[in-house]
Amino acid sequence: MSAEALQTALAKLRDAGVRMTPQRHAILSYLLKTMSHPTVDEIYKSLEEKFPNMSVATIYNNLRVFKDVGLVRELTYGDASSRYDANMNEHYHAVCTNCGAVKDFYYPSLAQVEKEAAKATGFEVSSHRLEVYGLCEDCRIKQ
Amino acid sequence: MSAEALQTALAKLRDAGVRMTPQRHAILSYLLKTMSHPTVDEIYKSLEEKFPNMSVATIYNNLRVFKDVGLVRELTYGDASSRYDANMNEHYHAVCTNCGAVKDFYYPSLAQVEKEAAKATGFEVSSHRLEVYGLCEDCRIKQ
DNA sequence: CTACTTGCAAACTTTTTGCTTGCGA
DNA sequence: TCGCAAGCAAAAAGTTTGCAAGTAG
Repeated sequence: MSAEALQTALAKLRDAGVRMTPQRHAILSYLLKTMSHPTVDEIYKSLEEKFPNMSVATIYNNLRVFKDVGLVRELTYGDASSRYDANMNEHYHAVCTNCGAVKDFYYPSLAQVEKEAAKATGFEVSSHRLEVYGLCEDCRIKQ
Repeated sequence: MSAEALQTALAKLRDAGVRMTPQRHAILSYLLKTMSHPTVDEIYKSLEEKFPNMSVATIYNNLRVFKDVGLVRELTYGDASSRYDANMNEHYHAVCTNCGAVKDFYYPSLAQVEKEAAKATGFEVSSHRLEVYGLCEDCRIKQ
């Protein structure tokens, strides 16, 4: 499944006229492979063995490219750095308030919320974000 | 209502053993008065007439105090600075993707989501956050 | 009185930018 | 070849910290 997802993603980039490079390929495939919604720093550390000279700017640049093409979503949390999620199916996140881990979960779509919110606020609503916060299994055990 | 809310808040701070200062009072009452979920910079600009020497550090310090005592909530969004919300009733936010404005809306509690998420992820869930994104009325007209 | 607050500036973190060199198509 | 991409370092932007001086209780 991951292999197919990579092919689809590569096709999407090609169609958008985005040039492929080893670094770009590595970042993308790492994102698709992991389920951990890594930060820029985690990506950087994971790939520095293969690309000792790669700079963080390259990672940021590529993440923006992926975001523009619609291959990844940026998750932002107050204190910490952004995390990047290459799972583009509609889903939600459970965020650990202790260690920052992010885990996906699925739930029936909340389209009705968007409608209600639009009515209540006068906004033209186009998307929504739902997250639950708490302790992940690891942190629960350790505490 | 705002006046009572201020009294309640002051009492809460007193009970927590927090000393009152003119700056602290001004920041708190500004937060309770406004509905606009201001950023630190907005608070700073609003109060610089009354407190020409007040530094942003003072605002950050006080916001942390208020947060610790449970008087305000910090809202964080990727690109921009944090916003601070002194409405502690359970409610949700509509965020303008163009100008960053944040408007409250109410919706039946999503307690069920927390349960489902806990079951699906193994997290011990303690809270959730729901936001809708789109264009606010002003930005809709201008575009 | 004295511990908590303020004000100020410097430090820190994360992300962006400018510019030169390199490389994919 | 030609322009996009990478690497690097410096700059932004937001937030935090350390310390001296002031003040609430």
